[in-house]
This record gives sequence, structure tokens and C-alpha cells, in this order.
Amino acid sequence: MGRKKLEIKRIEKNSSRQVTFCKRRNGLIEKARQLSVLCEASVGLLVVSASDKLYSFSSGDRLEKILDRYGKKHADDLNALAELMLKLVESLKEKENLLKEENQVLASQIEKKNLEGAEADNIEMSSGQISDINLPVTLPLLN
Amino acid sequence: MGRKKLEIKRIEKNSSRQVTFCKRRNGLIEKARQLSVLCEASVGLLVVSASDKLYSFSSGDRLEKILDRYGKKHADDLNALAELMLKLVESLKEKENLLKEENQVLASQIEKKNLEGAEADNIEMSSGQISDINLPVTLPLLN
DNA sequence: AACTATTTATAAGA
DNA sequence: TTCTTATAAATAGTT
Repeated sequence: MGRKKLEIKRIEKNSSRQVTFCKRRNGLIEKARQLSVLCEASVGLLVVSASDKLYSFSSGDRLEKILDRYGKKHADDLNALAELMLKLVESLKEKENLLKEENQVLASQIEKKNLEGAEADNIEMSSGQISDINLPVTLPLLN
Repeated sequence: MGRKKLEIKRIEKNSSRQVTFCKRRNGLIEKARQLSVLCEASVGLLVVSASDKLYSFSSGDRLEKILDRYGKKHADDLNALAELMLKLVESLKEKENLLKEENQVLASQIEKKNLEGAEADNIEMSSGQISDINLPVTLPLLN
């Protein structure tokens, strides 16, 4: 959308990047708001600029009400909670990475086994002919 | 953007609301991704449908650290953060489960291949003798 | 799940 | 920088 098609990769020119950030951030927040209204969805959006400024949108007021009741007296509790959550998220991500690695290992084992199997198999199949059945049946790895 | 201008208020017709949700959710997530790439911003986005399905985008884990720092200074944003984190944890757990399932499938594929291989192998090894090399080398699955 | 008429977002320019 | 405008992109209603 604009005078020219823009490749989606880091904008090198500093001033352009800043202007684009401002425009698109506003656009994104507005879109988030619209989605929440049009479709009765809960939407939470957080954007942190390269210069560490924070912008956010949240469709839900449940949390705000709770906060009003609790007031800012319990800020420490909230901080402790946030910290706990961070730890939890970190550990989950770690676990996710381990699972992914394991996945890779398993997939490569299957690959290897398929190759070995092919070697040992009938020779009449080895020149050019490839059977669907012998293709590796690895699953697509998740991102 | 469409055949008609759409007022930003709850879409009454059920099917339309669902279709619009799907389209705009995808659009929003793509926009979030683009912003994070173009401007090197950290972006966290969570969308929960009326039917409580969760969709999310996160530009990376740098975000959590920045937010942690920021959260302590901005109580209001912290609220949104605590909620976002909950959703993030949910989505991570979901991903974890998917990876686990995939892992199981891969492991059973290897098991199967090993059995097939054993059948085809030399007979002198089949009674009592078990070679280390031919043992299934599956990794212990994580909890 | 595609299609297209329109609206909306926005890149570059003033 | 704020405003403008040509153009790209998103999407509402349709098939």
C-alpha cells in the first residue's frame, strides 16, 4: 500500500523506518480494535519499538476492573506475578526447543533407516525407479 | 475494504461474523509480523475467538525481557501484560502438545522400521543374539 | 475456497 | 514534519 511495493525486510534508512513504524503501529492497533469489536474477540497487542517505547491494545476490561479493586498497592504482587510468568514462559520455550531437537533427531533417524532399507532392497528398483511406498514419510516439522 | 463500507460494530449475522473473523485475524497476524520485520520491533499479539480458540503471534523472546523491565514502570501496561502472558503460556503449552504428538508418531515409525528391518535380516542373528547396533535408538520422550 | 469491486492502508513526495 | 496522493493491500459481499 503506497507508491511502491515494499519488500518485507528491515528498512535500512533510519528515518523511513521510524516513520513506517509509527504509521504501521497505529494501523495495527486500529485493526486489532476493529477485530475485537466486529467479531467479539479478545485481542491483546503489544508493540515495543527499537527504542524501547511500549504501545499496547487490549480488548478486555476484566483485568482492568480487578486492578481497580486491587489498586496500585499490590504493585509488588503484580510484579512478582509477572516475574513468575516470565519464568514459566522461559521454561516452556526451553521445553519446546528440546522437543524440536528431539524431533529432528527422530526424523533424521527415519531418513537414515529409509536409506539403509533401500540399499538392502531388490536391485531392480535401484536405477531410476522410485516407489512412493519407499519415500521417507517424515512429518513436516513444526515451527 | 470490500464491496461495501462496514460499520465497526458487532456483526450480527453469525456466519458472516465467523468468516470476517477468520479473514481479519489472518490479516492482523500478518501485519504484526510485517511490523516486527520492517521496523525491528518486538510484537506480541493474541487473539481469542468467541469460541475460545487461541491464535497468537510473537516476534521473539526479546519482548519478554523488555516488557519485564517496562512492566515495573507502567502499571497499566502491566495489566495487559499479565493477561498476555497467560495467553502466551496457553499457546506455548498447545505447541508443546503438538510437538509431543509428532514425536510419538516419529518414534513409532522408527519402531516399525526396526521391526521390518529385523525380519529381512540374516537368520543367524535372530535367536537370542541381539546387536547393540540394531536396537532402536529412540530418545526418551520428555514429559 | 475463489473471485472482484471497493474500501482502506500506506510509501513516497510536497 | 504534517499533509497529500498514487498505489498496493485487505477485505465485504458474492459465486
